[in-house]
Amino acid sequence: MIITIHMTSEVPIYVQLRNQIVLGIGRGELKEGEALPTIRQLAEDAGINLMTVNKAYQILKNEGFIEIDRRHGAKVAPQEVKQGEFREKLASELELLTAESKIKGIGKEEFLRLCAEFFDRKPEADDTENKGNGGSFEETPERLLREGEGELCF
Amino acid sequence: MIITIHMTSEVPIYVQLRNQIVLGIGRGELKEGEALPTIRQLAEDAGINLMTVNKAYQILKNEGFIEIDRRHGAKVAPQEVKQGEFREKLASELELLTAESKIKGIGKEEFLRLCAEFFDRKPEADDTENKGNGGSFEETPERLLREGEGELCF
Amino acid sequence: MIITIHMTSEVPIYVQLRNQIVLGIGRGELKEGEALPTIRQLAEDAGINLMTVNKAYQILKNEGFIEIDRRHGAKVAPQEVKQGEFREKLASELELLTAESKIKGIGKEEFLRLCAEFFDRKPEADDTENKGNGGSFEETPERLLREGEGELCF
Amino acid sequence: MIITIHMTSEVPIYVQLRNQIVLGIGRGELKEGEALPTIRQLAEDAGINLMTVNKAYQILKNEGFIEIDRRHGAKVAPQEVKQGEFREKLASELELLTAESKIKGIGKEEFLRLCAEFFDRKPEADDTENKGNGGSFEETPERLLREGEGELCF
DNA sequence: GTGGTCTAGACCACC
DNA sequence: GTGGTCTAGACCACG
Repeated sequence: MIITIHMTSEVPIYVQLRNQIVLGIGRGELKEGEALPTIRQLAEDAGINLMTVNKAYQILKNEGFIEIDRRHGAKVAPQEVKQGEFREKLASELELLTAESKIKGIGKEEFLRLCAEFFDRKPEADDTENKGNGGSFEETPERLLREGEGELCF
Repeated sequence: MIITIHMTSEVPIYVQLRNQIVLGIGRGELKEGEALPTIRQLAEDAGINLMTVNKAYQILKNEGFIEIDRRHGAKVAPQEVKQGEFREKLASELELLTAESKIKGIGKEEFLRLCAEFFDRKPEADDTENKGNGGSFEETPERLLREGEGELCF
Repeated sequence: MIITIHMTSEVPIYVQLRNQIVLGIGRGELKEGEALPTIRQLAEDAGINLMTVNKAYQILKNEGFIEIDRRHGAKVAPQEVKQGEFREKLASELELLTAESKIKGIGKEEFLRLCAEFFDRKPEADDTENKGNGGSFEETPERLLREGEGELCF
Repeated sequence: MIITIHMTSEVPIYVQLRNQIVLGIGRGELKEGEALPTIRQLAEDAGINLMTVNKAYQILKNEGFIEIDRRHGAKVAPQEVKQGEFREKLASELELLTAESKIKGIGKEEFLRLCAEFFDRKPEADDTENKGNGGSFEETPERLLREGEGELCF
């Protein structure tokens, strides 16, 4: 999957990292049990601080998205249904988004259609890149590190 | 309407303020053209600094939610349809929320139902509170109702 | 001519007033020697404070755009060439505007074309309104005061 | 580049700051990607408050002139062509300036010539000042040069 | 009276 | 180290 970091964004790097990994899991690019890069690896490739990556991973772990094993590194957690605190967060964020949308003139239908689109979006089968290996991180030795502002492939 | 400020929250006070006012407008509690408290008023009532309130108001102004009149303070802006940058923000936030929901086992139907609920939520005719006066802000001299950690009524 | 005041604008009302009158003179809608409304009249019609109008008029007088006679009120000044401080102001403002334009990718040609357009803009002969009288203010008793946000005709 | 702050001017300090930096970029003294002083640095050197500098930087960021990186401070933004709202502002300001010029007896030719001069003004190769070092900001340890009322070099 | 600006100093989040 | 946030109090511009 591809991770893009905007160094000048006002959203903290560790949050960007966390969000992009969540998106990757949600899109199915990162599958259950699949290994993530090591903290050290990711930090080096993305040119960001080790502590920053660590923070993102810790958050992902606390949120139940990944599991961290000292021996085998981090991997995508099995999708147990720990919806605990998430529902509250989801509700409050949706409340705000719907309020803003109503004020800005975006109707219920359009809003729902937009949501549905995101839900129906299939993980575009990226066979071109991951063809042959199971998508496991360790088995793709050459990782592309694009230049510019921190775009990173793994 | 009621504004609740959590002093210990990690989300900045001016963001909380901004969000609550947006929610108030979205719910219809604050109607188009209705006057908001002056920044001094709100700052004093909420027990927060003038600059903090000012920042929230400036953001709301820049986002097109309110207008600030040098003579009479702030009022809810007419709902022009400046959806410009909002759509991008909406899409990116929805993409993240749907991804998280999918992982957490919240299905499309439930998600859409939740959204629909927020959209259909009628501005509960708040006659209980403002019964008797026209709901005008100026006519309710004692609208301060602080409790605990910054709950505030106006 | 038409004067539009935006009460919620961040530019002070007296500056808006001053600018619009300057524009009117520049466009030829207000001709040399033509009378302006009395301060009291204008303040009442526009629904703004008398002091505000007075301030605008004083500035226009100091800048040499109008003359104020206690007996006959204000009228457009003869266009003597008191370019004194104006050239400095013009230069500094143009310096800033050209800098911003260069950065924003607006080229010299386009910039000059824009300036030329404003210079060539003819005072659209508004015979429909001023037909018959010399454009003098006192002779047009019925002044149109449009509603809304302070649009005003004289 | 040199920044001059007039403490007694009626134009707010943060606006002066913003304008001077825009001028610096426009003149080519501040090049794309070049680092600006940190807000603390600039505040201390100029003898003004941190919040004031911060406000100027935030405005420059919102206008797309600079980017702020949490790690390395502010730098001149790549010149994307976000001309969006700028064209409106430019038109209205030019309309006013041309009107004033016409009244003051400054003709179209002179006005255009003035504009052209500003556009053609080359970034005078400032070797005299930075001779020896690469012009890098970090390499000039003592760049403070305050005089009189806030003239400042960096 | 309103909002706008500025100060001096503090604490925190991020990296 | 950086920028982001907040405070308490002051002064000014505007209307």
